[in-house]
Amino acid sequence: MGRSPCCDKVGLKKGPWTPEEDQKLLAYIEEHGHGSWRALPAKAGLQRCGKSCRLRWTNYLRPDIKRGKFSMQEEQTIIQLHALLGNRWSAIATHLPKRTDNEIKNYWNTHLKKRLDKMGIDPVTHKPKNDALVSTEGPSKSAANLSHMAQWESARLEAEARLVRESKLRSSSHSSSSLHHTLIGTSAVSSSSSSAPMIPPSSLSLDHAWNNGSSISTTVNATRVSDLESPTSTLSENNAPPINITSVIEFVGSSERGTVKEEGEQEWNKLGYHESFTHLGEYKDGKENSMPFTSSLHELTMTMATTWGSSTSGAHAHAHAHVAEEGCFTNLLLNANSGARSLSPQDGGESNNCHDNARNSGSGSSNADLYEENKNYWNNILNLMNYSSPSDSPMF
DNA sequence: AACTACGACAACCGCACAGAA
DNA sequence: ATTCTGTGCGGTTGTCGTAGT
Repeated sequence: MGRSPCCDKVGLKKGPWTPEEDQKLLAYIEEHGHGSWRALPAKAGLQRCGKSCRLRWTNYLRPDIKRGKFSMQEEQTIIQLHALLGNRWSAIATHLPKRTDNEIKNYWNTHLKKRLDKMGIDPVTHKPKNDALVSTEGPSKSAANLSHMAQWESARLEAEARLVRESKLRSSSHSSSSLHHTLIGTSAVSSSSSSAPMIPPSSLSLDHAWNNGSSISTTVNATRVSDLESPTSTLSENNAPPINITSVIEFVGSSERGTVKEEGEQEWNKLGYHESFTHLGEYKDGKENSMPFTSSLHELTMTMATTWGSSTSGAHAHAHAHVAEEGCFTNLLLNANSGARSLSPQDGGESNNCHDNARNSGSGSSNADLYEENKNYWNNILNLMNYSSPSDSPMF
């Protein structure tokens, strides 16, 4: 049908905004709110299209925007979330309060991407460029499974973002403090509008979660999920398992790498992102790696591949029940239903001892090591998504 | 001093989607 | 059911400042 332009382009100004224009826009929005963006320029006396005004406001003039250099924690957050979500800047931005998706995107393109590139890490796949150790199932499958996982997480993040927006609207007449609360309490569960009880901050780290699924399964129940109807319920659409992951996993915000160091590539290399590689003992100081080298992200992808693979092939509809029945999230993650890469003590055997699952994994100690590395890496990522305690978060 | 190349950031463009009419 | 509008989003381009020659 074709879409009419947002405004008549003739006679409208483009390009950089002048301070006068900014002032006009600010003054108008402060007094009237933005209302319809299309109508705003005329009312505010601006020779701009509504879309331009909206972008200027959301990316630059909004009072709750933090400008300036990105901290190392923020960089880590971006990189790790990018590993999970790809170029879903808005989703990433929901975990970086006061940063806009546009700013994050620009920062990625101009700084982080190049830096990873320099380090010999593919900024797209987050794997070392010369990583020859691809899975026996091939890179495409691992990528597909990572993608699937990312989709799931992305859906969650989008739901959270929606919540934040709704909360903003709701609280526009109240103090802005509630926004912060909602923003940090990103889980749908923690939404003040939800009748579901909030999961209390706890010492249950992913380590714990990984190793003690039984406690996790208790947070999943039909009542809670139904309480969450919107927006998180979108997760149950399409290929995503009908699990509210934010209800399933509790994260703790403590971080041993909380020490803020002077910015710089070398320091940066030693932390977070790099950490997950150095644990494997081969990647040092960001220099060209000389193999054997394996990305823990990649390995986890492979570990999860079987789980997600089975999930996506129909079993995912029952993933919820699966967790509850087996009472061990580790099983969900590590129990490879397809024999070749089974990590269970005995193939097909059910074990409630999740440590055993790792220790006795089919390939011997190397798998256990990888298991640990995977945990570390994903703890890093998942810590960033911690909603329970903003003050504990390394970046907030 | 003039010119060029490059990096950083702001802004634009076009598509997609949801919701209203 | 269809059309239209508003908005979100990701990719791309434009502009400006600065370092290098």
